[in-house]
Amino acid sequence: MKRNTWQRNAVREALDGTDRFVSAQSLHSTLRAKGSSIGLATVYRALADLAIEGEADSLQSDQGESLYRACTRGQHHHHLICRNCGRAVEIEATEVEAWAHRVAAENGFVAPSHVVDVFGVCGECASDGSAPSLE
Amino acid sequence: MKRNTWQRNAVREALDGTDRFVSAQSLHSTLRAKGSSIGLATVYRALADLAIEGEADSLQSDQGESLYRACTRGQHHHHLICRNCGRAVEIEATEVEAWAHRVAAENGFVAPSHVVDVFGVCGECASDGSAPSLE
DNA sequence: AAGTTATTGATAACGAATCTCATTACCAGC
DNA sequence: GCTGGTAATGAGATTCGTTATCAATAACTT
Repeated sequence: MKRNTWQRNAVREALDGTDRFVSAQSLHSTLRAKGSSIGLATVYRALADLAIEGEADSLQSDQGESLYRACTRGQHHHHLICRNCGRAVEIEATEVEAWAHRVAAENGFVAPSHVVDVFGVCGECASDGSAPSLE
Repeated sequence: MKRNTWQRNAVREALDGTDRFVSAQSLHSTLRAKGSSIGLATVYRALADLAIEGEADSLQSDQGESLYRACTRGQHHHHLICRNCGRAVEIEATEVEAWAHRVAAENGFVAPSHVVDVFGVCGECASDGSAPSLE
């Protein structure tokens, strides 16, 4: 049975408090910096659980690091992510879904799924010349 | 200046000999199994170079492993990949390119790029109940 | 309150990828 | 064909993200 611990809540709240994709490591050090005594392994476990339960979205950075973000809507969606700061916007991709299914079927592939992410530099990062915090 | 070594050629030929996405590690052990004495680090270096030069495409597996495949066409394209065996088909995605650019612009993001991959189970893998070789 | 057992967290272990550096061998110029 | 310089190699060490281990803890049920 699933138990309700302050650690899991802390991770959930930390995720809910930002619109950015963050790594388990950075989330852990943020919490520790705030005085929490949460362990790194627990953060990894909590994030994995949240992702399974659909409360968090995850994607892989260019460097192969797993990044997580609070999932605000129930239905399937994709993201437009700032390469510089990690800020992300949830986006619809109805046309792309349809295209993916069609392409799979045309080539005799079954059980299609897809990875669709759009990256760019957000307006805020584009205007100031700040150093990359993500990457 | 760039030199032409039998090691680089071996990696290039091994990639050209398959239509599948393979990892550096598996490509290395394949070559070793054939009697080659090529080193693992060299395989990593050769694959990275091929990817930079546009002779190979790369993507990240679910497990964060980098996979490579010979690139047969010069222009930008995407892939339909078999989750089971790694076999891949190059696909056009003109509509997707346009969609990605539009979505980025609508949200004030500049310098857009995108990651678009379609996964599925190819006809061959769907018919026989073989164990997954990729994953 | 007591017992059960999921959860935690420090640390070890793992695996992919990169770095180090002495050795090798490609190749341009003679 | 030699030869010198220097890019490339490869065994092993190292880095770094992530997962496994396992004794201690704490969240639920009764």
